[in-house]
Amino acid sequence: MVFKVFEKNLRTLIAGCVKEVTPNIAREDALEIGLEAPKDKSHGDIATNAALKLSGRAKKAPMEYAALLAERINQRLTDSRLKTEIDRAEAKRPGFINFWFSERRLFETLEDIAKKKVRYGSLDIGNKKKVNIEFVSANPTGPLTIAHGRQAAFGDALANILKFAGYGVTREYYLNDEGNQIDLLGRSIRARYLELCGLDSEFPDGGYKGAYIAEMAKAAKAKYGERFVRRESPEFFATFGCNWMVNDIKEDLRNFNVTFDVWYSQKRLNKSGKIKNALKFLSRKKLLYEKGGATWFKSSKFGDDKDRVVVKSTGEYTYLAPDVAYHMYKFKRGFEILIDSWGPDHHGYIGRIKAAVKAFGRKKAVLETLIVQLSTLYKDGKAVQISTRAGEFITLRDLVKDVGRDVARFFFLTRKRDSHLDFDLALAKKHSMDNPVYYIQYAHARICSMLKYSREKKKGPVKASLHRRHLKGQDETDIMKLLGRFPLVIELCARSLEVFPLISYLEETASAFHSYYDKYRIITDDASLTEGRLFLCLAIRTVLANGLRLLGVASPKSM
RNA sequence: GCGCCCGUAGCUCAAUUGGAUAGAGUGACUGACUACGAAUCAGCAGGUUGGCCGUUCGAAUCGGCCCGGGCGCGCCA
Repeated sequence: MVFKVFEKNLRTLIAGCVKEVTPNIAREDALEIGLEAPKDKSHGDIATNAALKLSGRAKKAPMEYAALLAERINQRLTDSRLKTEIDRAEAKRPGFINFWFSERRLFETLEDIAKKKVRYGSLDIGNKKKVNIEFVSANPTGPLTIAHGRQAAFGDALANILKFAGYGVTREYYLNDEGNQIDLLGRSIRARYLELCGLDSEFPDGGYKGAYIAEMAKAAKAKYGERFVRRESPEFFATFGCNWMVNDIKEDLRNFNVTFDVWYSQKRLNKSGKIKNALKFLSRKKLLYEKGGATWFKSSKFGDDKDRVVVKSTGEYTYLAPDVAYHMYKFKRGFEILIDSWGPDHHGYIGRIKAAVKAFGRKKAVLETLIVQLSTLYKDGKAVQISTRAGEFITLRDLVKDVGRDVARFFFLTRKRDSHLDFDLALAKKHSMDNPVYYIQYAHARICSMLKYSREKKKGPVKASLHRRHLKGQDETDIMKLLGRFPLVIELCARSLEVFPLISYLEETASAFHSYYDKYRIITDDASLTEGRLFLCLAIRTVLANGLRLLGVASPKSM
């Protein structure tokens, strides 16, 4: 990356100067210094804490050492290849050395954006490493709720970002299509089905009570009549219900602009013998033992609190068994990095699954378990209680119908994944015009609108070009620096596996545009001035569009 | 009891992962449409970062102990 090379050169330059000024400090140590973009504009465009870090070993006061270093850096800068990128260095209390970008470098950012367009901001830090990101993975026993909505919005956006950062990303949904919950689903539907046929039925203990169960029963009756009345047919209803729900979930996700590359069925995993094989593997490594009729996995040997049961005394697998197999085969499928995005109810589960992955003994295996917190829906100022089994929840479908896909997706991403999200429905609807997503989209639409206006006025294609003399003002310079930060924001998101930094960045960029637009008239009779300012605005539009695309939110030309 | 997350402006949240004077949105207040979209902009106000020690050039961030809140701790999934 351009920036990476720049950063490396800068480090080398600083390290060289450190060595010259203080020969007792090794080059390698001097390379370990920090580089960062200061918050305060008056502190330059990039800063290093080198003097602060090394002043102790230089046996000088931090500020004094910083001044000494800055002086040397300025001398060396003239014959460095960085001289076209950096104007000057300056020491500032308590001992930072600040650098100012050259004009030329800033204009290069604009040219870069114009050239790369939809690719601007993309990186190669992923080295095409294969990443598997598993998210949502809701049990097909009920419709997707708003909690799943947040999972979906987050996972999908993160996957977009990782791909943009150069990783080879596969989105995966683990389909829990067998086991107790699916059986219960089948029995719940069957009970409703029998009721429809005018027969007595006992609703299963803890069964699913939502209206969708009755709906499925009705559909089953419409399609198959009463032929399943006599036979004990839980399997039929389990399969019927599961297929129905999977289709339902897929449709909801499609409407939410989320698609998965792989739907991994637990039933298939089981049938293929992979669970058995995984257990055999652990057994061979002497990591399994019998106790009380059950089979235990020595997860405590790999950092878990205690050992875990993988096969119950009844002979059935616990949830952990297929999951161990599943993760093992994800690695076998060639993924180097696995990301599991889970709800907070899986918190206690992290230890055992990480233990399992360690037990595989793959050195390069990386498992990241991300907990995406719940969203509480507030309706009329009160939290809506959620219980899938009791049939009390707000579905993702209803939410999207209510506030729209873009607002819903964006809203879910406005908090860090760890933070609890309060989703006030009434407020989201009532103030939908004040929603930050509109703020960003509006900036994009405004730029599109300007282009249209200019096209109509000129009765011809719009020219936008880099007229440097018109883009030298402080406001333009600030915007260019902001746009130049976009790739770094992507990098930050990719490294921290967060989406949130991108949201704040886009808000900041939209704000910068709105401000600029209000302060200056873009389209005037001065042709070159107009072209220059349009060039800048187009660059802003590109960045906004790229950012919104990664979030899975539309960038409308008009609103 | 053990483990994890959290506590920042009236409210909801940030803070480039240890940086410089802790920032946005929202609410309140003041102002800006006969020119490119007012879904906007400009301004004003708001703080002992729950508390106390410690680590160091430097702490909202790291460590320890309290206070307060949330979640998880099954041969459930």
